[in-house]
Amino acid sequence: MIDPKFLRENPDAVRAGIAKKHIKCDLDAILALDEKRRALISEAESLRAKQKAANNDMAQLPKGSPEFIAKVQEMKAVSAEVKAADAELGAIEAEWNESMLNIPNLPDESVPEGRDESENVVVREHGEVPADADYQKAHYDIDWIEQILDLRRGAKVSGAGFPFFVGDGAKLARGLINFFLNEGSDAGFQEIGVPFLVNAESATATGQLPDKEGQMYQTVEDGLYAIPTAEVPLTNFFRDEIIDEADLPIYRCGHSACFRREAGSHGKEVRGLNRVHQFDKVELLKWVKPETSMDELESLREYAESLLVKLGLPFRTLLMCGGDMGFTNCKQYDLEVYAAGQKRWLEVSSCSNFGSFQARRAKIRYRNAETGKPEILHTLNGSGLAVPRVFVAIIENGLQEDGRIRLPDALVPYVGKQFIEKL
RNA sequence: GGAGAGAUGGCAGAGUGGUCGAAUGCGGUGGUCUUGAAAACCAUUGAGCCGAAAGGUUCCGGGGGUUCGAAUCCCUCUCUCUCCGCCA
Repeated sequence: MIDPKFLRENPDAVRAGIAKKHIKCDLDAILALDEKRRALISEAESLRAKQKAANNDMAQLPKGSPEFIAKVQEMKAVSAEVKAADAELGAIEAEWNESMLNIPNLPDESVPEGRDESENVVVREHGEVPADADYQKAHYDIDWIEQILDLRRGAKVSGAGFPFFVGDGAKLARGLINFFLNEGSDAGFQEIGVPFLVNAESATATGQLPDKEGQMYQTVEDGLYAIPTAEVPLTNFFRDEIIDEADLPIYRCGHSACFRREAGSHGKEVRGLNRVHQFDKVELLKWVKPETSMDELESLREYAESLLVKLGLPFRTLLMCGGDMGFTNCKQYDLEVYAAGQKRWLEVSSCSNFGSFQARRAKIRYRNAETGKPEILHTLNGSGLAVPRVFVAIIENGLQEDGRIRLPDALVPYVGKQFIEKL
């Protein structure tokens, strides 16, 4: 949620920010609602002040006295007015609140203009894109792929997009999770095990609701949401809390399965492991002081990049343009790894600064040591990294002329071998 | 799943219809004293919203109700604890 005061005082700046993101949003209606809301608050509060004053007087009157009885009669009318005012205010406030939740975060000045992905800016390229060769194959075209990755049976058991990892494939997937978690810990991100189901409050705080309603799986009996990313439980860890300034910044990481309905996604870009309904990911989280968040975003991006460097995978980093970035962030980098078989770039990490947007929704504050007052902090997160597409890149880039798949050296201790080959 | 108990400020813990945002203790902060520290003593110490400010108002797990008035009474939900059952 953006700062309501900022909106009130700088509606044009907000309008410009929303336009940069190419999102439609009726600000005038929200501003009118806000004005009405504030007028109603004053009205309701002065009525209540009257009631309270009368209440104090009555406390001193003898219970059955004529003055007391007269006062009760008089206050009955005020009581009715207070109830009416509260009801009206409650309705307006709910409407205003819902509208506020539908205003996206505003992009930072440094975010490039642009409508869609074609206007993202490549800010870094690393590693050699492998030269074309006859033996290169998309992972789903390798004839023995079912030995390590069984999509067919996944579809039977759960549905399309729920892969089975088998044998060395399972070891590689788990090896990646362990590699990412260990690297995260070494880099100062405290490891956290997270719940995979969350309640609506949590999903709202991080911005999945109401924006992405329908993209999450939901349980029937309890109305819980299957998390689309560990970002949700990790960020909500400190919901409604005030953190000591001395404890900032806080760095954490956590692995989870991520569940995404991907309603509306079809076509060849979703083949194989490219886009699935359930996948593993290690997520990185930062809680920081506002003035440091842009620097923290750069170091977060550099850390995520360092994982791909260690895995020896060619990648590029994109600074997302206004129109292609998420609803909740003010600046976002995407890391894309090159998959030699499909000859295309696959997004394996998204590193975002949310500014105060999530923290305001989640009421995560820190106590300013100088003023002693609570202030909204800033949150950031980034994938470090998503497993399946890294898995794809390792398979496709590691596939050799002899048909064996050479694993990155960094993973050999995790998988226990250098090559995966047809049995 | 069944039975019972409970949920109050950073923590502990009073308050069971009316000047209660809430006693008291601990903790925190500032001060006095001291060469310094400790102890003792004094003061201070929750959050949100509206307001330029003065000030006002809300919040005693969440929601609803009764009442002129609710931390206090009623309903409901959630969570915690104890016991029983079941179970990875």
